[in-house]
Amino acid sequence: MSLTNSQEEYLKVIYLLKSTGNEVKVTAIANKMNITKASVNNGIKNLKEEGLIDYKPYGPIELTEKGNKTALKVIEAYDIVKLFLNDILGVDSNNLDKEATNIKTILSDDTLNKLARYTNKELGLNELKCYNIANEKCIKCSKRKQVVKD
Amino acid sequence: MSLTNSQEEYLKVIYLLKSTGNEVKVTAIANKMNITKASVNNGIKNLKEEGLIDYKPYGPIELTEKGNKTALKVIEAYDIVKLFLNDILGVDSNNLDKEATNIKTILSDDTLNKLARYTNKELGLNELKCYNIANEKCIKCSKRKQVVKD
DNA sequence: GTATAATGTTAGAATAGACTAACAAAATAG
DNA sequence: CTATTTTGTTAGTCTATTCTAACATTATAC
Repeated sequence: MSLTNSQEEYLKVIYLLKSTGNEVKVTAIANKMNITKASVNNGIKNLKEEGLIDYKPYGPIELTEKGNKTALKVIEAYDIVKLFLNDILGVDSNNLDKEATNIKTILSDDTLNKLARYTNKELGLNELKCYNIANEKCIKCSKRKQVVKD
Repeated sequence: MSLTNSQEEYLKVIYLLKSTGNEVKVTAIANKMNITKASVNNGIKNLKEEGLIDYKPYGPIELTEKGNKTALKVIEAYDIVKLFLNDILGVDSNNLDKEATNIKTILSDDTLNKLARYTNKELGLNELKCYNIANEKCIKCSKRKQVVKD
């Protein structure tokens, strides 16, 4: 049931590419993730088997409803961790993405929730999980996330 | 140069077993880590090649000076993350060890430092990285770490 | 509308880390 | 001191994920 970091990243990237309005193709995923097309081809096979994505050979890749929900959860988790690392700790931007990406996969739902509450409280945000969408704007107030400089 | 989570865990466990005063043997490591002796045998090979541990076939396993230093750094990193998860977030004890173990491997030295400073400040500790030793006592004041109950 | 370029797929290899099964060595019990 | 138990090792398998190289398909240029 639970996904590997690699699987989560495929979902995340597919969601993000889709949200630009274009068809999601193998090459675009490969470029975004800095891996080869062959790896993507292999990597997305099990996501299809799990019913998270759907595609025909040579065809565009689509998230299923289940895949879409899962992708949103992944992105939300990523954003919670990233918000903490960035806004609370002031983590260097060279490490930020990689660390948030890897940590989000590790955390249980419970810990993630505690981190979200804590971070929001510390930042004086009145909404839980405010910045949970790919575009870095708050889903409630549309305010763009403020980034702390080193 | 940088170690995998698995390698770090071997070092950590070897250090902890050693600190009980006994010789460190394959079976003890296997039991502690809940893996097979065969896996341990395989896993410690590269640590020897890296000059972190030393042993002869059928003999006890010793940390080299380099291995000892590295083990201490690993334990310190683990304790920093665990302290944050436990004392700041109040993470469930079922998740605590596993999450701290995995997160410590991911974090850069810089992020780890920021996390240590932040946690110590929040907890009103005047020392950086107070609980950095295997026995969960502060290296300066010998006070045992206080554990938050859920 | 065919040649070229771009894109997608397959096969096979590598790494890391675990496993089981079988065997070898050492320690212990009597 | 031999028999049994414990401990350690080896060989081979498995999974996940990446890679390269070769090939197949689709799209584009003219």
